[in-house]
Amino acid sequence: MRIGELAERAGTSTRTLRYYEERGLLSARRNSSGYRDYDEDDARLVREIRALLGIGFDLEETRPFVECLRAGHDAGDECPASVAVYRRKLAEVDACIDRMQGIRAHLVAQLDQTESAHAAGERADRPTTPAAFAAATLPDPPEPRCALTTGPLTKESR
Amino acid sequence: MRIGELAERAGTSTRTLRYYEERGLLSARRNSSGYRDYDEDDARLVREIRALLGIGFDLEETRPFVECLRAGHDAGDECPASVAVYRRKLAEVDACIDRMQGIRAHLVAQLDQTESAHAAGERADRPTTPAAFAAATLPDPPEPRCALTTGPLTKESR
DNA sequence: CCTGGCCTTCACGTCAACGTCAAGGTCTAC
DNA sequence: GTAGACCTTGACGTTGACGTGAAGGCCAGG
Repeated sequence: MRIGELAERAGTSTRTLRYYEERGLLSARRNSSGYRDYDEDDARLVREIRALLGIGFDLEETRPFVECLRAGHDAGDECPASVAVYRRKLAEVDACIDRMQGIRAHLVAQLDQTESAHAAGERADRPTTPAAFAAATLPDPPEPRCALTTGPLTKESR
Repeated sequence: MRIGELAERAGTSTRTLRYYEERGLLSARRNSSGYRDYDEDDARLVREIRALLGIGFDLEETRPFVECLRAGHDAGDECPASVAVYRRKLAEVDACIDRMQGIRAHLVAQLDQTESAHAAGERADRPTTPAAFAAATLPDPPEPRCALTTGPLTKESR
């Protein structure tokens, strides 16, 4: 199949597939007229990449999975390198959840405060400014902090 | 005080402060030689911005807080616009936590699976590929998804 | 033969929140 | 008077994962 069909079937764009090739994650035979030619294995590979991106992996992190599949394994996570990435990601996600929950608590506290200020006569105690509170309550989480942004956009989700 | 001192006291850089001014979040008198001149209120303002960025707000979202402070309020979140941002952020954070927990569960499941495959004779059932699993378990969370990346770096944290 | 729809390779644009020069003015200390 | 530490504006660089043209080749249908 040609690049357009693969893109459509993977719910992405041709540009994206060329980009993956550029990054060494995907490769393609060429037909007589120089067009890229893909097969079902390539489709699986792209779906794997997209799925991993979708749960917050970055492109480089999908590489072990891709190589695992290309090495002939049935699943991209059958190789130790992939499992290692899983573990790293799990730690990251746990850290992120902790951080989010801290922030959530902070937001709720601030909202409670302004709310009770309105309920009472505009003069509930304001023990801390939001800035001071944030600084005190969230003491600079370590290095990587959170990530996991908008994820890959499928062709339909635009 | 001049820009360097304010930057140091806010744990950030002069470039950052000029950037905030460029974005209309900060303003400065000028002394006789054209240098920016800040006072304590400006320092508070910058600390507020930094604190909010630190908990995942983007710059635009800090604007209501800044304007609230500049309007003479004791705290940046005393104004309805700020509270609205709090509420939006809380919803975002909640959505993000949900998503993270879904991803966490997915990762744990995958890890359990490869682990038990190793424990048994390399042939535990593999009901789904990771890609298929991800697609099925995480059915395309709505629009904004997660964010809340590395947050602002204080001058010391580098 | 021509139109339209694929495909090809460059190569620059995007977004946020700044970092990092560069070229030059100002002020303080010695 | 000059070194050094500050300040000024301007403008380009960074990062990831692509988007968006431009200029042109290939091929099927009418």
